[in-house]
Amino acid sequence: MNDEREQRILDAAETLVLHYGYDKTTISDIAQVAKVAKGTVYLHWKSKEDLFEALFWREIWKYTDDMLTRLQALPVEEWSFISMYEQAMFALSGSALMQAMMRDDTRVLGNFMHKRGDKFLKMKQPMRIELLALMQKAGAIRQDVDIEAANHLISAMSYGMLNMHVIVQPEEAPTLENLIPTMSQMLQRWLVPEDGGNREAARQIIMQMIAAFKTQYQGKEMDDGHSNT
Amino acid sequence: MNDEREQRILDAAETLVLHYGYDKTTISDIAQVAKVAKGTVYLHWKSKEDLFEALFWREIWKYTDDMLTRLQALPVEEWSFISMYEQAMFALSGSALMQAMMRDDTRVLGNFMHKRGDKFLKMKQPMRIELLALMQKAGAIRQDVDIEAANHLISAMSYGMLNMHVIVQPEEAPTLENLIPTMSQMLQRWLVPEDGGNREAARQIIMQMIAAFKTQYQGKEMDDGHSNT
DNA sequence: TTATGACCATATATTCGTTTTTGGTCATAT
DNA sequence: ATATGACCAAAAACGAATATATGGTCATAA
Repeated sequence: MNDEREQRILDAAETLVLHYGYDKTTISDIAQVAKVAKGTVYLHWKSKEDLFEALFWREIWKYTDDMLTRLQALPVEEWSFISMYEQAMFALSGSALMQAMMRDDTRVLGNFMHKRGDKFLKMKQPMRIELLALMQKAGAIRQDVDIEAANHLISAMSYGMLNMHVIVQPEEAPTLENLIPTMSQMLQRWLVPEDGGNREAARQIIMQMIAAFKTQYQGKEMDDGHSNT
Repeated sequence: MNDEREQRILDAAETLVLHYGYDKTTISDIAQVAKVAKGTVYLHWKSKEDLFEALFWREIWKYTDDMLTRLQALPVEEWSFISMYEQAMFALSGSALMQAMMRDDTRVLGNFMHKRGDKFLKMKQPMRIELLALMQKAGAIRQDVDIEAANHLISAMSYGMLNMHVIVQPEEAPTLENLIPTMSQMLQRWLVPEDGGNREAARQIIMQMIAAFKTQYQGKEMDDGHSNT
């Protein structure tokens, strides 16, 4: 099967869904932008939903890959919950589609959420709270921080950062990327002990997390997004 | 004019609008709950919109009064940007209607926002950024904090806190009130210099702000919410 | 063998006439 | 003098008929 064409069709779908939303993006539109016949699209996926599910999974892997790449580009000595979260936000700031997914943007996602939305709910599962608890136990995060509430506050802030265009006038809304440095400063001051805490432990936790994820990653790469071939 | 009856009608309107939203709340419903005839409602206000505008202004004054009362119940030595913001959140946590307004809850506000929404936009105007700048200049807030970005992050977090039922499963969503202590801790660690900064200056700024607001408050109390009499 | 696009069934949108509801009015009862 | 609720015009909702658009199919061209 022609992988280049498949990516081209997915690229076209991405462009269109960001502009028109899922409900208003037709297979016909996608075929036109991708310069293939409409029937050709069905050589790759059995249905419109399958196509978009593939698109969203593709984006999730790209985002995750980007995040890991960014993190691993840092010196190991700089690894911490803060730097990890920071790099995740930088990766997120580079993907409009991922942002739309993260904020459940009904304008973009439309009816897809009703049909296949449950498949993506897990993405937002609070693995973070387990990570925070591990970090606190290991001494990388202050002992006097209520981990559950902190997790909620971080979620609240992320959600707000993803919706700045709603919170302030759209013309005045800061980009996600512009807020990241101050966000990192805030997390650092708030969560990290004054002496820096147990950085070595933090690094070990992150390393294990990355290793575990890579194991999972290798097993999953071939399964999602290809309904027929 | 019968003030007790007016308040009773406003109470009825508040109960109904929180449950059914502006669009589905009829004057007939309100009259029934308030135990008056429908025509009686028009003795107080010329139109449905006027009634709801009065209701929203009433709520704003109640919220503001509550916030000031809470703040002034603190020892003056405890006054700071943090404590002020904290008390504002406590006041907010006690008002479902105020929360709906702050998060532009379309389920509650419906068409009212199209008709009179611009009147309430000013409420959310960033007086906070001026206050933060004043506090930083006076030494009550760290010098290395980007005030503009900080303002946006605080807005983002507030917005997220007001929308926790969207961010996590509604059954698991924490109440606004439960998040306040951790939020205060975060703000304290992030913004306040380690030696506490210039607390006296912070107090003076807040005192002036309260005095200025009380002056304005006295002048406005009789004007808003009474379209006829 | 594979890409194509006309075709089809169904979903969605539009139109129109009818019915119901609602905000607001005011003659009347109290 | 004031509260009431029947009434009215207009808005909103409803349902049926009609028109259009879309996802998916497959005979055919390449």
